[in-house]
Amino acid sequence: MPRTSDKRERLVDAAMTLFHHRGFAQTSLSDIAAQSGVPLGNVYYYFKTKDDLANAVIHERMQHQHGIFQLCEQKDDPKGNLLCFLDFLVEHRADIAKYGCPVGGLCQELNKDESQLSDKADELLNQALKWTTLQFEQMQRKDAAELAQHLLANTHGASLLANTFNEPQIVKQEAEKMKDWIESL
Amino acid sequence: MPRTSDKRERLVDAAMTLFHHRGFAQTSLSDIAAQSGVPLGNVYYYFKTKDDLANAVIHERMQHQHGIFQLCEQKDDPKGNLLCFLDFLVEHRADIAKYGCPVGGLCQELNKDESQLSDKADELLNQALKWTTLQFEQMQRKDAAELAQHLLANTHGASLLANTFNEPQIVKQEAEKMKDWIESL
DNA sequence: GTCTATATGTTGATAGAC
DNA sequence: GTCTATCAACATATAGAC
Repeated sequence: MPRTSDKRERLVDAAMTLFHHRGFAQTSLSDIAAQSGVPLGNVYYYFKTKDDLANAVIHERMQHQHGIFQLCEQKDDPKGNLLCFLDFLVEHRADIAKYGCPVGGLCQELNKDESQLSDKADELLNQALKWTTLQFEQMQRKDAAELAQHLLANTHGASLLANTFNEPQIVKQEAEKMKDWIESL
Repeated sequence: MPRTSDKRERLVDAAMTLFHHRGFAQTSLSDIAAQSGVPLGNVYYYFKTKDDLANAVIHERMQHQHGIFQLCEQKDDPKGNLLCFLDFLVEHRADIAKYGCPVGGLCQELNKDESQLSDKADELLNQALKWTTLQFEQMQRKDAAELAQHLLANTHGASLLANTFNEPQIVKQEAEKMKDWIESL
């Protein structure tokens, strides 16, 4: 038997995708086991409960989102960083229209949960809010927190509309609006 | 036995509240039966399936939302109507922060559903989009649809942030921003 | 029309052989 | 570490007495 196995990674990857596409509550451990090629009973060797697996998914999404923000920081120009983030959303508009924003979706659903998962998911949106606020602060804006809140409100609302009406261009149109807004600051 | 009964109405009311607070998938027919004081087995006399009940809830939300928009039309001034709608959101900011936007929540969740419920829920957001577009059209704006989309994106995103961080003032702050924006048009 | 009892399926989770 | 078999709880939905 191998000392290391990629089963845990495969489980988290499958869960991340399925939670995004179908939602947390609507995804069974059986679905995740099948998608990742791990027998159902073996899932519990890696995760004691479904919530445990969800925590791992949220952690992985944190890492993933952190990587996205790092990619947007290459220029050390805060205004350019924000525009780069909006471009990233536009690039992924097809996915957003089809399945919604993975971060917004998790927060929306887990906010209704009474477990500790709710707070963990909140950290995802908080990470985004902090990064966005930092960019505005580096633009010498005293109202950085307010501006960041406005930007995130718009992008997440745009994702909901795009997903609901299945129209990717809504993400693009709203992103363009926010890019003009940022340029005008 | 009474020819008419309020059981059906009580079931829809209870389902509407529970779907909002806990979500559709996380609410069982047993929960709804208990909350409305109707025995579980009797639910199926009024609704053949859970999806049937969900359809009734969506229809009721359509009526409810229609009533809200009518209340905002009292002045026959389109700009005032839009400001009135934003004031309505601010008034309900505590509920939005606690349970999220009932319309946005339903759309978000049912968008991931493969049944016909998804399309029905979309009509809710579409009703809001149409009304908002009409107001901008009456303001002689050629880009009415675009402006309406921007307004709804912002309010729904603000609801998500307020719900996630449990901060009602986010709804208020963003609504004020959009009121200023509308005044400036 | 109303309600109790129950069928039927799926879920998260466990036991224990290998 | 891995996997099969299975449990117990809960879900939607039905049967049938009243």
